[in-house]
Amino acid sequence: MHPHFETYLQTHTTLLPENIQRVSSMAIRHTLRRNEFILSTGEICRHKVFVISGMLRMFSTSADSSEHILQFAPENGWTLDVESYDKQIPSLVNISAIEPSVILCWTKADFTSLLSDIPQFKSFADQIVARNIYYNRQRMLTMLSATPEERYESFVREFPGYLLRLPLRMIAAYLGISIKTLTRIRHTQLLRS
Amino acid sequence: MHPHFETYLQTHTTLLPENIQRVSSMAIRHTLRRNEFILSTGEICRHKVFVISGMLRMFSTSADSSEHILQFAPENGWTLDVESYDKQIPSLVNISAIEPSVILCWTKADFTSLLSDIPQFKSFADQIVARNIYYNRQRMLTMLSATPEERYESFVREFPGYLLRLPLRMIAAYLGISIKTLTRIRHTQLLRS
DNA sequence: TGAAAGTATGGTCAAATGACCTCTTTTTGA
DNA sequence: TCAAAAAGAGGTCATTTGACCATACTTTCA
Repeated sequence: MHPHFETYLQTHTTLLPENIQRVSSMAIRHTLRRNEFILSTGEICRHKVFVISGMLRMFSTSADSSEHILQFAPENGWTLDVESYDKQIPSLVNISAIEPSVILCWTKADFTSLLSDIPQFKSFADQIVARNIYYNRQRMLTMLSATPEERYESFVREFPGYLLRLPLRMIAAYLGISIKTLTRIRHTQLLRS
Repeated sequence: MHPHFETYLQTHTTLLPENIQRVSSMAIRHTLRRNEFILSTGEICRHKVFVISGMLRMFSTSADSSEHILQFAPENGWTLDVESYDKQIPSLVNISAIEPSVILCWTKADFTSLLSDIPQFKSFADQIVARNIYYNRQRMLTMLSATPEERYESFVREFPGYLLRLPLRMIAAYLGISIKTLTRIRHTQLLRS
């Protein structure tokens, strides 16, 4: 049904082929243009989303129209506003495509039944949630303790490929610094090397 | 066994009395002095911890010996280094008592068996995890988008009682600002009022 | 109870940061 | 393909922030 996703499940889980088929068969495929939104502030998040190709971002916009990025979701990543999805309340964030992307969507009803019917799939989902918790705690610690330059360096170390894919202003919006500061950091690093 | 905790479970869950007893009976009670550690960097986190009274904090210490606070755990709160606990690997953080405190501890083996034997307890635990995820996402958004003054104000709004219980330097260590900046903010707010 | 540790505040100064601006280059999409 | 939009870089300046210091006050605990 969705061969890329089925391969992903084969390599990342020990699900039986029939269960892989079942999960895959309930997904709806969408193609997104650059800058296309799949969730806007005020809407309710109704799907779990898997990224087959491309890149999405979750972000919020301040009163002064500056953007703040909570998450990048590249190929083989998952994304959703979990609070809006869980409680079915209006979302405070946006999710949109940075690159032309292909995604799979499951409705909450479908995904919930998959989780309860397939315990191994549930535990795989729990693993992904756990990884997110670990990652976000580390990110918070970095925000608390590291300088903008250290944050940038750790970002580059952690996501080497993103540097070529993302506009710098989005990296700045993820690190919580101004584009000016990021430019300065990169400038001084160039001089040093 | 631990009446305060049993009351907590009665009011926050729909567990049967026999299950409340079972959960409670597996807890080990500890009394902590001010500044006493229950987890230090490099140790493995072996317990889930419920705070009966007092206040704990989870924090890390930088090379320059400055502290950065990830979480406050007041009475009726839970705390542990979830990554160290899940994987049984050395922790990167410390957990210690800010005030003289009384806590309950469950070993991982005991807690795991409670979760798998009592589905309602598992779903209660999931709720607490979910609340933490929501809260931490909001905190990250605040770190990205708000000024130190706005962060302080939202902290006071969110945890009005903490202002009287916590030294200001810990509030600064939680907000990611210097104590000097926090003092300045408070000073200008005094002048305004 | 009294010495020691911890805490809050404020002065001063240097450094870091962001806002606003322009200019050039690159990318996008009709 | 080409006009329009977006992106990156950098200059300037005002503001914010932190480091370091000293002082006064409070809390702790032996």
